[in-house]
Amino acid sequence: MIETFAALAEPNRFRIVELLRRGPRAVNDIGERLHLNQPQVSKHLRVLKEVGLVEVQHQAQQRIYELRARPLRELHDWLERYRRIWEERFDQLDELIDDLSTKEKTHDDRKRK
Amino acid sequence: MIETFAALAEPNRFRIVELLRRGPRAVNDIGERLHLNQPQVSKHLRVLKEVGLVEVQHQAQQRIYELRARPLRELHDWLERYRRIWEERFDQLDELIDDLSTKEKTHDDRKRK
DNA sequence: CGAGAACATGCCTTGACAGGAATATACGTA
DNA sequence: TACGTATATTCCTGTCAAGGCATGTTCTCG
Repeated sequence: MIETFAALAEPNRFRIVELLRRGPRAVNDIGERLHLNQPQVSKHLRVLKEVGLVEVQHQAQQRIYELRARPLRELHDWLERYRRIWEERFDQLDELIDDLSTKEKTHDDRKRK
Repeated sequence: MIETFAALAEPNRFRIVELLRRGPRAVNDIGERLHLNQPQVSKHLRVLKEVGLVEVQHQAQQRIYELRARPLRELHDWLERYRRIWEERFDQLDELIDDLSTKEKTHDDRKRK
């Protein structure tokens, strides 16, 4: 989980993932589209592969990289446990908080700041 | 988005978020439960706050930190765009890949570049 | 007003990691 | 087999961020 976050936290890696969402691509192809030089792409793909976000298939001298489901699904499952939180209407939540703080404050009214 | 990933990629920060899922907590409280010293907790909370993952409410000298919805919802929305991918049965996907590579290989009969 | 509690911030050191350049490796083909 | 293409790996360097420690700040209460 943390590994997945770390992998996606790097901007260029994130862009690669976004690109691969539209389908499998070869290394050079990725490099050209994202204006990255080849070694960088290979390195980033390595990291992505280590956390299972992509997988390779050899095709002649080319390596076709493709997104894989597992880490994304794990991410989704993890996020589900927070659904209760991220589904709240936030203005409503804001009110609640304001409520709480003012309530606390007026509750012990000794002197104003 | 990337900021959120970066924030969650740090192990102790991740633990803090997991803890806060069960409800708001004060700084010292968090430190004790996670065996972190106070400055660390404060620093991590700062990062989490900067990306909007938590919000504070003052309560006497205490600072109560609480998870917020927005980044989590953004994460969810982002992930939705990958649903097509992470919902696939993966053994099925494996077959597809094997299929493709052999197929490409057998009728790739072009001569020049 | 002074002290203590609960946090925040600053400085320093160290480790991890991204980028660049050069080089190594795998594969297909003439 | 030799060579070109596509990709991987290595080495180096600079940057940035986490941890530890010390100190600053805010708030409350006697």
